[in-house]
Amino acid sequence: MEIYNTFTRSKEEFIPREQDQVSMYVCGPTTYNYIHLGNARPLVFFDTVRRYLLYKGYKVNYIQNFTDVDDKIINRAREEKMDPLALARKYIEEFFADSDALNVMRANIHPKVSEHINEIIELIEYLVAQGHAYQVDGDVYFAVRSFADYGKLSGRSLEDMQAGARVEVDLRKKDPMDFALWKGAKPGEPSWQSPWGNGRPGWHIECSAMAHKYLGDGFDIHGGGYDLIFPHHENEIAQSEAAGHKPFARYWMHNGFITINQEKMSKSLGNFFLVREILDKFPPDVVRWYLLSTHYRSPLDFDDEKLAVAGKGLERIKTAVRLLYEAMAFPASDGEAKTEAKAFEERLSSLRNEFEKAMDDDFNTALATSVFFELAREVNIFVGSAGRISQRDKDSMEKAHLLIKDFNSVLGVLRKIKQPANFCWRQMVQMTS
RNA sequence: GGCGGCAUAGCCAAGUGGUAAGGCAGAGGACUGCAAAUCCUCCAUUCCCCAGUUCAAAUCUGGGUGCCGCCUCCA
Repeated sequence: MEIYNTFTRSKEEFIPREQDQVSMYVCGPTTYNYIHLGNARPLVFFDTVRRYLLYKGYKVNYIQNFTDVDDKIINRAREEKMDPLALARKYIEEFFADSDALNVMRANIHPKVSEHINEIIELIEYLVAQGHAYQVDGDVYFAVRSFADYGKLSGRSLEDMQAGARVEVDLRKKDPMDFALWKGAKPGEPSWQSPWGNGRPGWHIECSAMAHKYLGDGFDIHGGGYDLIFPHHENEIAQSEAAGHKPFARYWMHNGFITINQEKMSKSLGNFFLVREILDKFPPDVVRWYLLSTHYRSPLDFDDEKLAVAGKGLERIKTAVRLLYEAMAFPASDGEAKTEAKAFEERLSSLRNEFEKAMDDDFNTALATSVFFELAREVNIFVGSAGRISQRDKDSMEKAHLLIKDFNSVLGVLRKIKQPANFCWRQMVQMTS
């Protein structure tokens, strides 16, 4: 199995840290609003990665955090006259409502910043002690110059970044690129006691602290959107590796963006669609199928028509499954197997190979979905071919059924495959004639 | 200014050296009381343009053009 590693910018053979177990950390949302489609892509994609690893027989330890302490939460809470942590809790629940709808498995652990303040403080203290961080007033900054490898993930040097720096320079910092590990409390903000006075963690430090706590050093896969490569993941590496947790993560995976008219969907551009708005118009399995219909590193353009097309495609799969169920529900007759049975079964196993080959190649879900279409066609042909259905034919159908279930255990698009409730009389006649 | 990505049929989209998957739409046919569904056939001599490497390139190299992203919170 090969994974494209952002760190080396190439596909690499995937060799987990432990033979039978894979450790994954996927950056979760800052919970100050309902999630939008752009948030849903990594959710669904990395869920599919996890499902495929499970399919391959690995145990997967999957961690996804919630950033529940953050400027945006504080601002939003102020607007709504709510307690920031209560607001964050509310949107965590709403997050689960959406992700459950999209058939995303819950992480093994969903750590929250607010519940890991001690771990964060310990990590910062260590960085300060090692000379990688320094205190200014009530704040603590990471000294990027103290970490020689700074920029190694995003492929840029500190010098490159100086040139285009658009940030206003905080003169208290030793280097303009130094970033906050700890922010001194301002009135009315949630804060915790620390060696540097009351305050709260900066954005990046949480992932370093929580990933280390739950997965240890050198865990297997760290995932998130492309826009997290810099500065978020770059900073995570700096913090963790400067603290001796080296390497921090081994495979870095980043998904491409959802676009609207070819432009990035983002909160700052205001061109985003909430998952629940979309779910008002389209079934969740269609949204999931649509998200998986393009390779995860490519941009994926969104509009209603594209979802409608995805819906038609998924319908084709579902029809095949329904026809298979109907045939399997039909009483077996005595006699020989269909002459096609053997070829059908051979075809099934080659389709399984194709599916695995696609997924083994950096999780090529687009190719995998096309294999699902081919499976649908084979099923339709076999089920529709003339002749009685013998017990032997039913065995073949059971094999197809198993393959469908396996594909679906990875793609997660057939939440509930309809049983043959509205059994079609004509097909029954046709199949017996 | 620095760094990176993408460009494949009407649309979506796989495909990193061996002669263009799959889906949607469209055309014809089979089946069907009609329809739906399903099946069969057709639908890119060609992969943005130019040059080069090679027996062979959508795939590699160089040069263009166009679009997008990161460098600031963002999945």
